[in-house]
Amino acid sequence: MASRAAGSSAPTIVDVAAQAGVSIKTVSRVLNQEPGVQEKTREQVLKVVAELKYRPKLSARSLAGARSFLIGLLYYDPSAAFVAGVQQGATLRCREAGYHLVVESLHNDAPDIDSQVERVVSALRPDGMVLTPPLCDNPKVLKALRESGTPCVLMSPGRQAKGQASVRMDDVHAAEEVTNLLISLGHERIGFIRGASDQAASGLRYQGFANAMKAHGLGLDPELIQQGDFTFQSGVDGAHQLLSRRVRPTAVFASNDDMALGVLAAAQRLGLAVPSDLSIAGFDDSPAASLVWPPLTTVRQPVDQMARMAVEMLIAANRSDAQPLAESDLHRVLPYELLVRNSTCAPAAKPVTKRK
Amino acid sequence: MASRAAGSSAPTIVDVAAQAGVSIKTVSRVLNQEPGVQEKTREQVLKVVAELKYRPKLSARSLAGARSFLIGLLYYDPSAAFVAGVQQGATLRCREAGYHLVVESLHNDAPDIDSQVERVVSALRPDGMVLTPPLCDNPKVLKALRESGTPCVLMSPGRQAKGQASVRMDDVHAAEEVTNLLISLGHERIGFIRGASDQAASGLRYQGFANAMKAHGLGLDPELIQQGDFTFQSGVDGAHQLLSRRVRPTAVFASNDDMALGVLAAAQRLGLAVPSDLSIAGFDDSPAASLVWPPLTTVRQPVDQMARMAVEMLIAANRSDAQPLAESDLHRVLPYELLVRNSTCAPAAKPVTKRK
DNA sequence: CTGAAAGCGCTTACAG
DNA sequence: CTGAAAGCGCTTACAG
Repeated sequence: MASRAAGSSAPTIVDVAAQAGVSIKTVSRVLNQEPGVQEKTREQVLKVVAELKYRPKLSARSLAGARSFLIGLLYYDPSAAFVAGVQQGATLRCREAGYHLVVESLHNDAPDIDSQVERVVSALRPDGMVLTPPLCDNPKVLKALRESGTPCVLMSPGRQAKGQASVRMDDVHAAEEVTNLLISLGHERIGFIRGASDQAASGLRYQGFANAMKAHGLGLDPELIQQGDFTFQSGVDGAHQLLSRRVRPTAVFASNDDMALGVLAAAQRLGLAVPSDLSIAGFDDSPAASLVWPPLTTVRQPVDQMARMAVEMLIAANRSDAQPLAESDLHRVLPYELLVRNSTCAPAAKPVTKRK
Repeated sequence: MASRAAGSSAPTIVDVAAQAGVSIKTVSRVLNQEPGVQEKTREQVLKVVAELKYRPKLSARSLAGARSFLIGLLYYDPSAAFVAGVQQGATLRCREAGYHLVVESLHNDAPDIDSQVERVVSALRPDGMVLTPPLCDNPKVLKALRESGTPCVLMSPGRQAKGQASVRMDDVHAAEEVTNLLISLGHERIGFIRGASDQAASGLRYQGFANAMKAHGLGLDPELIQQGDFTFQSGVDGAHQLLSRRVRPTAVFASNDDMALGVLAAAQRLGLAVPSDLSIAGFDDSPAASLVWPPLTTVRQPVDQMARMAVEMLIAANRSDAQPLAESDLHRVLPYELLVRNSTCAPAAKPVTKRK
């Protein structure tokens, strides 16, 4: 591996000050966009900065000042796509603001997770932390962060704690819309597969489904509701249950795409044509959702926008003139997107009771 | 958002030294595991460190010393799964060694990508950088990094530059093994879909395919070789070409899973049963590969192990007593894993020429 | 509008 | 085996 650059080391604030004929304090003012610098002086400093390609060193700023210009992202990977999306939004927003994103992958069930968090925080002193599920619902993690005084924004947390900033999408409404779509296509017997019972989104999505069904006077047949756990296999299992009913559903709405793909696989093995014999809808817009035939009707979560918003909130709160946010501004809800693709259509025959 | 913790600030090295009745230099020695500290003194210091929950502040260590304890990860996201895998391996290894991972998502085609890199490096002064494709093959990125003197490890680079550390898997051999598997099942007419022509892996995988075919005296029929670009759609297109041949292949080997999924979708639309009418093999073990029916036979890249190794090399090179690596130790090749699943089987009939 | 001084919390030479 | 001093490169009060 190449050894470290030898020769003249990088320019410091002292070099810039000397070259520009001002004090280092003035250079600091210009760089931090503080008021009270004569326009002419400012320009002169900026010119020298450009000439020397001067870049302030983060460690020095961090040690001397109150900010580290570091935002932390804590995650425990359920879905690669989710993490990648979060990161995309977060790193871009960080760069725009001169911050940097430090990521740490933690195991949600680690017995010493609180000390792991504490360790990271006291070494890095990040200006804020973004937490993703399920870590954002882990009391030990939240406690460790609270004790360290690190500002946090939770992404799609289960419960919305008072005073705790969060960013989410409207799961209930999105699930309602998916259900409405199926109903509008003519489906009446709609199977539903719930997500993992310990995850907040599961309840919310079921709620949306139930709302829409009731609103159309369709009622909730317990026979058509299966408990899943967000895995492909639980989708397969749920589908086998639903499709063995005396009166089969003409559509199945799974609480996420992995389970919807399980339903699709099960239907194909049973020789059912999708969507003509069975419509299928998912949730998440996972990469695989568009890599199967037929591509899945699903809901796209604005994951990168949510992350961008989370970072935005942390940076804003970090400014010296920041005002504490009102409770109503602490919880942001971002718009989702309904993606209608080829896995859903009107039921082949009238949705009457018949056996195949 | 919660305000910063007030009250007594975190303990510093001075507090530990005072409490332990030694100088700060001794505390520093113990913490950095430097030699020349009496065992009794060491224990005493460690005891106080634990009592006070003292954690050295990264910015201070970084400013005073030669190391920043930061490793950078530069990526331009082609595949979420790849990035997630890299990160998993990298963050875990970093944590074990007391380092932290800073990630930056860059656009490979950005005209100012060199200055973006330069900016990140001069602010952070990371002790090393991990580069993933295609950034690891971007001359502007490599040049900026070289000029800054930042040690780099490239993951799966296209060309293996002399003196430039890299980590990869053996694409050629893996593709050979996949092809051998198909041949051993009885396939003779095997279609191949190449990856994007500007990516190094494409050529390597084709090479492996060609090697195996020739080794078995099967030759390379240009009619059975399609150019793809690693996208689902190019897999669909390639499949349509291959399956419209007068004499259809009985198996298709696609250079990655996304294309293999395209082949699967195309086959299903044409009414072909997979694998009995057509065997399909992919490459990458993408999440979707096991979320379809039938699940894909594919190759798992040891992405997280590769990232772990890359970080390992950077950390090792960063030690004060580090020796420059010999050329042969600069390039690591990690073992892959062949995953034989249900998308491949023996051809239904003898692989004779027939029309369906 | 501008600057001289002190200090952030460590590590690096250098002594003993 | 241990320590006193200097210094890393910035920002923070405080003056003028």
